[in-house]
Amino acid sequence: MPRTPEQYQQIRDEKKRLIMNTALELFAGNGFHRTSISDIARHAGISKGLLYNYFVSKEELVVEMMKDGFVELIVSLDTNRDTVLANEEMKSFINELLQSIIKRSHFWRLYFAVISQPIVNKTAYGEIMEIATPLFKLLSDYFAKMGYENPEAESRFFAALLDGIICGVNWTPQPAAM
Amino acid sequence: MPRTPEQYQQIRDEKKRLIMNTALELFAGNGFHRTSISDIARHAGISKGLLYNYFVSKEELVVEMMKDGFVELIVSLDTNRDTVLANEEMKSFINELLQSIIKRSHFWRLYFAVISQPIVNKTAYGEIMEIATPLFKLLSDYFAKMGYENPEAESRFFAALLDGIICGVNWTPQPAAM
Amino acid sequence: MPRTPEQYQQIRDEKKRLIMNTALELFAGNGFHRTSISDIARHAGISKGLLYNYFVSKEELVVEMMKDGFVELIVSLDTNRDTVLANEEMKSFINELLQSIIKRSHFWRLYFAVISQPIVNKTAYGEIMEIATPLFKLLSDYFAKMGYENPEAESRFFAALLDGIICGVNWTPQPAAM
Amino acid sequence: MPRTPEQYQQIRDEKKRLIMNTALELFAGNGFHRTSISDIARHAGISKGLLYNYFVSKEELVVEMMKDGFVELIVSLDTNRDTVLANEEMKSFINELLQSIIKRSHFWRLYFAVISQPIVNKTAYGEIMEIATPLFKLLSDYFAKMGYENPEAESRFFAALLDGIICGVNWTPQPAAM
DNA sequence: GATGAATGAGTCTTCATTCAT
DNA sequence: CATGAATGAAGACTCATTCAT
Repeated sequence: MPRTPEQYQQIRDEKKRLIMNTALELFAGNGFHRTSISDIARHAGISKGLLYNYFVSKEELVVEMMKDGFVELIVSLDTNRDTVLANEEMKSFINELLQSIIKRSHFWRLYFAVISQPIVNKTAYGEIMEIATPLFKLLSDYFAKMGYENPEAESRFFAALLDGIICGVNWTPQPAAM
Repeated sequence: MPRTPEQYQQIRDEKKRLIMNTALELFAGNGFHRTSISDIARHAGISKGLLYNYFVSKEELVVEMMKDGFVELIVSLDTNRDTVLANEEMKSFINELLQSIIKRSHFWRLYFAVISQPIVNKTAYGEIMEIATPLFKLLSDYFAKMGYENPEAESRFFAALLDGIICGVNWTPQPAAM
Repeated sequence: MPRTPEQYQQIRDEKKRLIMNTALELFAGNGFHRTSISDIARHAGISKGLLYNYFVSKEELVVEMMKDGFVELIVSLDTNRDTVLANEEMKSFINELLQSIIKRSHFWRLYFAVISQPIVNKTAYGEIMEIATPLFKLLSDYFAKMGYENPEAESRFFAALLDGIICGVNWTPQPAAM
Repeated sequence: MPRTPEQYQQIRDEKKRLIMNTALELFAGNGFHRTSISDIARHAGISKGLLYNYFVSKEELVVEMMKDGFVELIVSLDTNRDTVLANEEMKSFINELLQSIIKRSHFWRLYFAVISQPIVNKTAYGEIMEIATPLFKLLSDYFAKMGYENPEAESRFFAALLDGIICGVNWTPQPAAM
């Protein structure tokens, strides 16, 4: 009498989340290339093989993590799902984004690693961008709607600010991992 | 007729520069971990062995590159070497910094890779920071001198801006390397 | 109403046959080593665990398949079970053999894989040969009985022919599997 | 003072041959899939890494081996390089082929493994066939030229014979490797 | 009987680094 | 100074097999 499909699904879901959380922490802390699959497995308390039962490759793992993170963010952002930011919503949008940046710093560190250095291949990169781009496009659209003379530049300026907030801390020296 | 010691030194210097330039290009384009010593040697038209004649390790190579880049920047920045930025100098400082960011984008990409993800070990990281920190401290000091209420926050804001300018382009999707 | 023991046995037999047929197709098509237990289970529509309920190992599976195939062949060949081929029987023997080669090409492909490349261990190989050898010995004996000067060579010549017929198609290029 | 290019080339040639010979013996004896790169390196007395200095993959290794073997055979066969077999040449052709089969049995065993079971991918298979096919086409052409009613069938018959000679020995049981 | 999550030994492959020449 | 053959440790990934349910 095997487990029911629901039981199996639950096991899978929990284990998948465990792996992703563990990987996120290690990737953010030690860097993608310096974190081996063995490291992740060890920290998650599972075997190497099992990880490949959930993710076909190290690359796919990071892609899943990115997708997952952005989906979660989008859910918390776009309140009325019309993919256009009302003036009113802009406040909560920015607030939410900053909250996310603060609370989910591991995720954002990894995100910047992914887009700064080619750690995944073109296809994987494309998959991630497919999720990330629409999000950031909301910003451009907002500035455009606001009637700024140069919405493109304006949104870049804003992005630069946010961007700088996230990785700007880097300008000041801090202890390196290892 | 054998070469003079000066000639030898010049040859060494040129070769060293060749290696560093080649490495910089490859690191920036393909990422530190995806660029092998063999790649660098091949692109530089030299043998792997010779590279180790100039740099004791891959890590030391990147440290040297960082040091070198910052020294060059500092020379072009701090005109009167008093390590304090006069109000007048601030303009040229920022201008110079932006010029550098534009013209030496490879260098800055690598710099951000180094400080975002732990690609070098603690000691190497420290060596780099020993050079980089004083530079960025100039900014804090300037804002402090300007009498801003919160110089620390102000300089962070400024750094965030610059930082965002450099890597901010990342927010918008772009073709990945490979 | 619980099933009778006979019904259970029948279910077992049918499932066993299903597995063997599936495995045969995959082994012949993709090669023994490139066919995983998972592949077989998936194609047969059962779980990996169940497969091990019927066969103790991948190796034993292939041995069973071979035994099974030869037993079936023998049944159709040696009409009067005297293990000696009458002149009359020789015709039908060869005919039957050729028919088998044509109709059960998967089986023969696997057989040749097994004897050409050591894909199973010594013991398993021995078990297979215990079944296969007597069959081919019938041929030698026949030629001996026929009074050929060199029955050994003669039967080898005959075997070479049959052998060549089976795998001879290989000489001409054909699309590789995958 | 490094070695001259000629010296390096000689080292490479000898080492490459050593690896190929070692690999041929092991592949023929233990099968392609049961022979690991480590096995080959150990038997050749070199490190695993060095093997990859000469062959980009296990697959490419076997492709090279096949190409090499056929080129060697072709050289010894087609005396006047007109790619057509005169009646006179046919004798020496067959003789040479049989000699090769006898003397280079390892090579032929591997060849049959390659064409019987999909051990290399489609591209690699194609590369091998590009070399092998013209050779066997000589036979078909010869039978066609001889005016046989059914040259295609005739050459197949001949091929079957040769084929059977090579792997026909398999019909009689023999000790398996391991 | 039946399931599929879990294991871990084994495989191919990469690459920084060394060293004889 | 210069070369590139050689090493070996480490990493990603596979898969036959086990076992709790």
